[in-house]
Amino acid sequence: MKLTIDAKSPLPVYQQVIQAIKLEILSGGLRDNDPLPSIRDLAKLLRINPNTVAKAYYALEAEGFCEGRSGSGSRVKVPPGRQDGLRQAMLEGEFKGFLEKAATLGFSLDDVTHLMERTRK
Amino acid sequence: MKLTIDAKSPLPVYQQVIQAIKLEILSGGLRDNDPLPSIRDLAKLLRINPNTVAKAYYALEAEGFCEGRSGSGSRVKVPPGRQDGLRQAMLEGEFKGFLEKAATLGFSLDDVTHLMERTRK
DNA sequence: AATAGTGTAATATATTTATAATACAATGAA
DNA sequence: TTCATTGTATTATAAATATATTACACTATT
Repeated sequence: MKLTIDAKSPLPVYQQVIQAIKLEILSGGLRDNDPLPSIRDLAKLLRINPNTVAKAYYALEAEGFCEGRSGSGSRVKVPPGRQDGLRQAMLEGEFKGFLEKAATLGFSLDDVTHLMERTRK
Repeated sequence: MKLTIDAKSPLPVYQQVIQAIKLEILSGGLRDNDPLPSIRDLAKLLRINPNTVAKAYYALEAEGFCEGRSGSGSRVKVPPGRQDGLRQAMLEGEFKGFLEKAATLGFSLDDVTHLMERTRK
């Protein structure tokens, strides 16, 4: 499971953890009922405080993406049928956001297309 | 000058102000020596505290994007020759970020291309 | 000169974010 | 049962973020 924390990011650390795990779930890298790393393990891995990880897990749980049990651990909770729809929606949302930013910068859809073509070479 | 604040965004308000003004400068909507809105005016417009706007302006000044004078106001400070290069770099940076996220989600460059083609119709 | 508006600065308060250090009940395996 | 690990919870402290309020020197205009 790929996950890195950017201390210089304007995004709060626990938000970065939330986003990274969400991405991993939507990508299918983490499936329904898969175990998440323990709070203490992930904190040690990322070199951040366990409380910060717990806060992220708590938020993910509030959104229905996982569930934690005291003696056991935390497990991914996603209706398997929904995963791919969420994945597609996430892609389109990110793409829309990018296009809006490009438009704000004064770039046309053609400009973006050309950038894409250049990238493919 | 288009500028809105999303209170629900995980990004701090003053960071949102910084990003929005940077975008406006790089797009060419704000050119070298153009006046920025006064701190109090922008605060009233965005319904946030003047101190928060001042913090954003201070950060922009530290990055060399503007300059403030006491009795006068704040003005954009960008070497005119650099603007378009920065604009292009911003576009490519955003695109790269989007592609990375798409890759993490398990989408190929072909998938993104198809999404683009679908968008153009 | 007077005045309104400017950036800048300082103080105070509250909330959010992050860390540190414990504690405890629940779980699962030895 | 014993024991290590788990999520959860609490308390404390610090830093960052945001607001509120006030003050001051500077600028441009009247």
